[in-house]
Amino acid sequence: MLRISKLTDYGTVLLAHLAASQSAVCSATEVAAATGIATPTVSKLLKSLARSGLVNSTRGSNGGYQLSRNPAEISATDIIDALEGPVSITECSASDSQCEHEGVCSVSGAWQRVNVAIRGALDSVSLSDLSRTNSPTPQLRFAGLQITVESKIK
Amino acid sequence: MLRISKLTDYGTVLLAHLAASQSAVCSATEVAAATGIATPTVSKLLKSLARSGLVNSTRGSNGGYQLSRNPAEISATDIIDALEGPVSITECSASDSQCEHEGVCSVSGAWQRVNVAIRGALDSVSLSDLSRTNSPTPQLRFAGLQITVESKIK
DNA sequence: AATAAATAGGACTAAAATAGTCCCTTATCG
DNA sequence: CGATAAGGGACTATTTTAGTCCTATTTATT
Repeated sequence: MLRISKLTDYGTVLLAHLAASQSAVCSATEVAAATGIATPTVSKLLKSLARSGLVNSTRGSNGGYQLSRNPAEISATDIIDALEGPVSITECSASDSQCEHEGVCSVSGAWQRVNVAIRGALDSVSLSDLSRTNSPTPQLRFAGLQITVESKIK
Repeated sequence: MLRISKLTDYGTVLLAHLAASQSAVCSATEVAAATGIATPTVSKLLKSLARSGLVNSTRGSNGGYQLSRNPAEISATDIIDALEGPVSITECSASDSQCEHEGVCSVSGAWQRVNVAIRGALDSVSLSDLSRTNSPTPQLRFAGLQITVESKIK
């Protein structure tokens, strides 16, 4: 658990494909064929990625999508934010939340800190890291602890 | 997004209450009254926490629940694992998953690394950190980046 | 021994989030 | 003008999450 949604996962695959296509314009149909994800789904995701500015779109015949910036400048946070809204580990860590328990709640502070820690981890991973199959394992230090980082996708 | 479930959130509040009760046995009813969470929900959560070994239960009259170990030795990962199963950021980073795209998938490796990074962040936060309202903000270093950590709960 | 206070386990329902499809509109190229 | 694409949104189905409730079992107390 504590998982990104399937669609976000797909989205990353789509972006990785666009990154690999070296700024050539790709249509949704093309991307669908290349990635094996159903066309309507790809279409939906690319529209949504376009709205949030991660990809640029060209309409009309010969149109399609391309990354709006360098893969190294697109972070995992950007992708998650674009497809599922801002990362926040609990309901009340979202900015618009109104928590009924806020008065009584003794644990809010720390979850917030955890949340930012996770954002930090996600910020430091870029689309180019995500696409590169054998990138070096990043090192994580949290509260003095030394952790080695690894990971797998659907 | 990228959020723990409400129930896990509640579970943390329950555990924090038990931690504050200094090893006294607390009944579900008592905990519900103290935390303001509905009794059936509290009951369900405590049962589940007992099954996963984070709390010990005593049946019969005067029975109830207490932490099975020191709050400093219960990590955020333990809590999440207990209430929503192992942390894994994507479906295929779960051990039992069989991903149809595995052959084609170019991004699996990095998500795995991100996943472990997040686990690391969660591992290093204990129940005592979560209960302490004003604990010092932990420092996170990830891939050379310096991050300050903050957070809020429902 | 009877009673009351608890947990154990699971069935069940309701609500919400997610995933996925489809249709119609708009823009652009040839 | 026709074909090809994206834009936008409605809609449905599925799955997950949240929450309640019932029955059985265990144990202390009187």
